[in-house]
Amino acid sequence: MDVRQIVESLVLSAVRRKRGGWGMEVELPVSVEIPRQESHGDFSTNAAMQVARHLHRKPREIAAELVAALREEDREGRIASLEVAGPGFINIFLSEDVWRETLARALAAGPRFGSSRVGAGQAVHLEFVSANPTGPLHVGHGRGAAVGDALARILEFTGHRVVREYYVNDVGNQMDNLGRSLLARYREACGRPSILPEDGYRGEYMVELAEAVRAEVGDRYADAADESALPFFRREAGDRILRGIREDLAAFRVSYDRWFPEQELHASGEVTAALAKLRDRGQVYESEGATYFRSAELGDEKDRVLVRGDGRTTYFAADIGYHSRKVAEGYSRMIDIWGADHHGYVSRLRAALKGLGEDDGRLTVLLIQFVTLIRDGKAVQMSTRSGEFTTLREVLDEVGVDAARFFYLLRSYHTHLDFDLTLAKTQSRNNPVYYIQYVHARISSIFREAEGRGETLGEHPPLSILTLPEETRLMKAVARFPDVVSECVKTLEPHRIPFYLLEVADLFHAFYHQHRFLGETPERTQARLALALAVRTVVATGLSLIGVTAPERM
RNA sequence: GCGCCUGUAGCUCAGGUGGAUAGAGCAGCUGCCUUCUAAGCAGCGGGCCCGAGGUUCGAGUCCUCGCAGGCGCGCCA
Repeated sequence: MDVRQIVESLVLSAVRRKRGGWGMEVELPVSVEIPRQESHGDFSTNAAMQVARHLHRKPREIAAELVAALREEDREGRIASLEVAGPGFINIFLSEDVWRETLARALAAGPRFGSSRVGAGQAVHLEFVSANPTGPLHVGHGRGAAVGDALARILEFTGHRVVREYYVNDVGNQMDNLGRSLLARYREACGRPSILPEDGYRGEYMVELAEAVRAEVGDRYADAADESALPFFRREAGDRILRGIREDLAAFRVSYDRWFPEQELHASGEVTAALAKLRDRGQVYESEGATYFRSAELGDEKDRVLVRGDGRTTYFAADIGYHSRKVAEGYSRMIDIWGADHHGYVSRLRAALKGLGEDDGRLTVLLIQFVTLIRDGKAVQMSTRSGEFTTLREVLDEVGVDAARFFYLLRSYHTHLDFDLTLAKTQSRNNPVYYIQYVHARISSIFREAEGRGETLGEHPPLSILTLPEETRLMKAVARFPDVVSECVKTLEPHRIPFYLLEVADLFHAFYHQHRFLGETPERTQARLALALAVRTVVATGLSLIGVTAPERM
C-alpha cells in the first residue's frame, strides 16, 4: 500500500474512533497532504479543523484528542511523532522505517512498482488524434498524440483495459475535395494544364503525392475525364495520406488497437440506426427540408442538423453513430481527446448521448490547447490555409522522439504550449529530458562499475543504515511515485509524471555529488546500491509511462 | 454578443479535494572536473499570484463582475 494511503486510513480510523464521543453523526472526508515545508512533517492533516467547524469547538482541542487517537490507531508504530501546529493542523512525522520498507517494496516490485489494480474490471475507450486524412500531422496533432498515448500507458499501468482508437473521417466533402486537388496536381505533373479547386488543398505535400502517383501509374489518367478519374484519386489520396499518418505516429511510438473508418459506420447502417433511435425518442424534427436534432433542450446552444436538405447526413450524425457504437461496446468509460478548436462540439455530443438515453457521464472530453513552435526565441509562423505548417515529422527529425514527447508533456494540456525547438535540441542541463535520462545512464554506469569491482547487489541489503537526510529524501521521493501515478489517473493529467521525474533527478544528481555509491564500507555500498536501483526503477518506469526511453549510456 | 481555455519571477511554466513562509527551469552573475559519466553540482539576486468585490478561522486555489490573450459559435469536418 502507498504510504499516503496508509496515513489517510490512519487519520480516518482516528476520526471514526472519536466520532461517537463527539456526538458527530456525519462522516467528514479527511484530507492528508504533503506539507510544503519539511519541518511541518511528512504529512499533515486538517481533519481537526474540519471537525471543529462542524462541532463549533476549538480546533486545537480537537486536534489534541485526534493526536491521542492516532497514537492508539498506530499499532504498527509507523508514526514517529505528532504535533499540533498553527490553527489546528496535525503534523505527522513517520518513522524512518516506513521509507526503508517502501524502498524494499520498490526493489521487490521492480518495474511493477507504482502499478495498481484500481482500474481492474474497467474498460476504457481512448480516442485520440483522429486527424482528417487530408494532410500530414502537424505539431498540434503531436500534442494530442503524446497526451493520448501517455494516458493509455498510465491507465494500463493501473489495471485498466484500454482500447486506443483513431477515428478516420474518410467520408464527405473533404475527401472529394482532396481527390480533386490530387487530380489537379497529377495533371500538372503530367505537364497538362490544370487548376486547383478553389478551396483545394494547396500544400506542397500534394505535389509530392501527385508525383508519387504518377511514378506508379504513369500518364494513364492525364487526359481522363474528371468523373472517371476521380474515384481513383480520391481513394489514392486518402490511402496515401493515411499511410503517412500511420508512419508518423509509429515513428512517434504511438500505436493503436483500431483505426476506425467512418465509412464502416455508414455501411453497417449504424448511422441510420442511431438517427432512427433519436427519432423514436422524439428528439428529431424536420424543418426547411433538413432533419434537426433537438439538442438545445439537452444543453447545446441550438438544434443541430443531422440530415441535410439534399439527403446527405452530417459529420455530426456520423459521430452520433460512432459514439453509440462505443456505448454498445460496453466501455465503462470513453475518453475523447480533441483540439481546443473543437470545444464547441462537446455539448452537442453530450446532448446526443442524452438524446439516445445514455449516461453522458461516461464520456470525458479532453481539450488540448494549441501549440506554438519557438525557434531562437521567435514564434514559427504557421498557416493552414496555404497548407504551410510544420509537420510532426519535421519536429521529430529535428529534436528526436524523446525530446518531442517530453516537451509535449511538460505542460498541462489546459494551457497553450510554447514548444522551444532550440531548447529541445540542446544537449545539456537546460534540456530537462536529458537531465532525467542522465540519471538513468549514471546509475547504470554505477552498476557497470560495481560489477567490474565485483560488488553486486545482494538479496538483503542493510537498508537500516540509510539514515542521512539526503538518503531519506531520496527514499521519500521513491515512495511518492505510486501517489503520482494515481494522481495522474484521477486527473487524467500526464504532465505530473515529467514534473515528478525532474524532482527525483534533482535529488539524485545532488546526492551523487555529495556522496559515493561505491568504495564505501561493504554495508554502506550495498545499501546505497539498493537506493540507486530503486531510483533507477522509478525513473525508468516514469519515463516508460510517457513513452520516453531510458538509456543505459549517454 | 455568447461559450470554453488561460493570466503566478524578465521569459516558459508547476502549484490534487481551499491551509502554515508561493516553487522550478531558462536567461544573468560567481565558484567546482586526478573520483561511480561535468548531458553534472553548489551559491547569488529576482513576486501587487491580471484587477475589484465576496464566501471562510484561512483564498494563487472557490463565487460574482470586470480587463487581457487564445480558440470556437456552419445544412464544414
